[in-house]
Amino acid sequence: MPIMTESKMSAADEIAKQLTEAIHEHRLQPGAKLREDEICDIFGVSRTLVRQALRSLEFEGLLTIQKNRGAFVAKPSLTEAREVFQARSLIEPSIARMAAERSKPEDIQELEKHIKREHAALDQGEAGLALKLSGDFHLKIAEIADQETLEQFLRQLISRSSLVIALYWRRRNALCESNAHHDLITAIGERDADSAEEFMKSHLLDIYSQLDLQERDGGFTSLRDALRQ
Amino acid sequence: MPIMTESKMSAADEIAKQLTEAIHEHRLQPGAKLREDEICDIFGVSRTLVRQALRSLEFEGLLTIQKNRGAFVAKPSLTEAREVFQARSLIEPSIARMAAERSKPEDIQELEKHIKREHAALDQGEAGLALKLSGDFHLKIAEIADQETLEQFLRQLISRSSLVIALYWRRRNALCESNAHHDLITAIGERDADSAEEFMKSHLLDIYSQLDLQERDGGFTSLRDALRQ
DNA sequence: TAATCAATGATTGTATACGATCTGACGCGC
DNA sequence: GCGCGTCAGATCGTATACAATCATTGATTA
Repeated sequence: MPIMTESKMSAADEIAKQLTEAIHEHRLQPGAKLREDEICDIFGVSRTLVRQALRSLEFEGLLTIQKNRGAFVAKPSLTEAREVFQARSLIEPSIARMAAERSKPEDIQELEKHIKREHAALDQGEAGLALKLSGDFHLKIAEIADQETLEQFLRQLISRSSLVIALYWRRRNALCESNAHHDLITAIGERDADSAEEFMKSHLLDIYSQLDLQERDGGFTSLRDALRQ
Repeated sequence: MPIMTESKMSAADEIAKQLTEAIHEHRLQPGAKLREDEICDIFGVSRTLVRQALRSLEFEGLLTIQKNRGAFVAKPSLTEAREVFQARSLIEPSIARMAAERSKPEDIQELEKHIKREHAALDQGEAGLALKLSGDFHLKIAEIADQETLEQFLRQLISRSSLVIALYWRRRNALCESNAHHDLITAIGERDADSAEEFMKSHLLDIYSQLDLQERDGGFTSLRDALRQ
């Protein structure tokens, strides 16, 4: 999504937002096809706007658009999955550090309110929602760090992480049962930059280690995919 | 630009590419207005494609699109300028390290060929071209590091750097006369990861220090801009 | 004279229409 | 029965048309 400092979101951005949420919450699985006409009917707009929305999701890495074939929810490769988490491991600890240095009391309250919603979603078995909220938590930390540029990049990385988790998560239940987020809040609240950085680093490693990123034999779903390029 | 693994660039992407180049080479200054009809005439296509291209440049942070007013080459604020270089300082040293660890002899030849073109452009007084090539040099290192995700992000950062330099560079001549790029090639060629990381870090600091990022009194070009928001 | 308002032209936002390409099924020949 | 070519329907890419919004000019009035 572009940096929407002004000009209320246009209709296209609203569509993009809703599609993004659906993907984040795993209501749309990787590989799912998104037909333009169908989306037009759902939102009651013309293809012009739908196509804008789809293109913007392509930029965010959520969709793959194939010429004359249509838009599909992206299926990150093993390599891309690793890259996403390598990139997060590179920038998020620094973000956590900056957040700790700049946090205000009301920020901490926000974070705690957020973590409660996460737990509520988990308790009610809404795994998709919980996953999305978990991603939002990381973004909130970036907001506190007050680094819009990095925040925007992190948004993309978290989007893709959602796809990676949909594809490569070992145990679909047992999601984020750890109290990593709670530890992070504490460190940030106490303005303990070193701990915040360290907690974030280990939190990401923890998630990464729960992914099944082993090379698989011919994991191609179709000959077509196998021969692309 | 989306990751164009397949499907030859569409016409819209071609337009986006050319506009991007023009901005990178400072043929289009920050704040310049890009009227849709004008671009249509130049490229001989309909507004549909032009609008796609403009939107994609907006995502890359090169343009600002204001509802019902049009597209303008972005003018990064002081804050954004600082953020861009903070972000680069965060990721590029690591990228240089990875490039050093993975470089092959032919990569080094590529880099050296590239640096020659940079010097040639400088010698011929083509400052804009030299600047673009200088950005491409950093991207080539990311290619060698073989990290597509970070490379894509870096592409955006370098795009914005180009705008930052257009706005805040102290001395418009005397660009990159240092031999920082040469030092980087040497370190990467010798697979000396520590040095590569260190050279990149100081190279970025060097550029940053040549920017004039002091707070200025109302540098608004128009009353409208001053009152926005 | 300076300020305000109205109307007009310029420019963008959205929808629709048409042509191109792909997918899948059917039928023909081997 | 199997493979291949061909045709129809579906889907997408691009151009055009119309509606909405904005900016600027010129007239009107205090």
